[in-house]
Amino acid sequence: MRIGELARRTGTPARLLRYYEEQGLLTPGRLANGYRDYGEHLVGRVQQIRGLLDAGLPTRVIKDVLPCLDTPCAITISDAGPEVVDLLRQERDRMDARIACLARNRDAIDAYLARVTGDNLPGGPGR
DNA sequence: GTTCTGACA
DNA sequence: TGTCAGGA
Repeated sequence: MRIGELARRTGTPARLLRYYEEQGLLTPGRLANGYRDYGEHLVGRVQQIRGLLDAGLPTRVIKDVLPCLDTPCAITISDAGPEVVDLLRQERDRMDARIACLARNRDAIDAYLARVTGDNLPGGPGR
């Protein structure tokens, strides 16, 4: 499929799909006319990339964490060398810090909401 | 109309 | 990331 379809199916702007390729996160083939040609399995990979990006990992780390270049893997870090393992521990710690930060802000917002509206229900469905 | 590369905010 | 240019 061409970039437009992948963009639609992943909800990712074509601009970003080209950027991911530039960063070595995706390696689509090329059509005779020069257009990028994305395989079906890349739909999942793009979602995988967006998820890691959303978790705060930089593209250079994601590149190391996604050795599975063209397989429909979920998050298989099978052949993670000691180098990558160390990188992942570091990212895991950053995530913990981020989660704690988000939790504090969420609680602050809950407190504010409870004061101004009095109708929110902390600890309700979803938590 | 769709995509491409490069560049700038 | 968004957006524009100038082509194919």
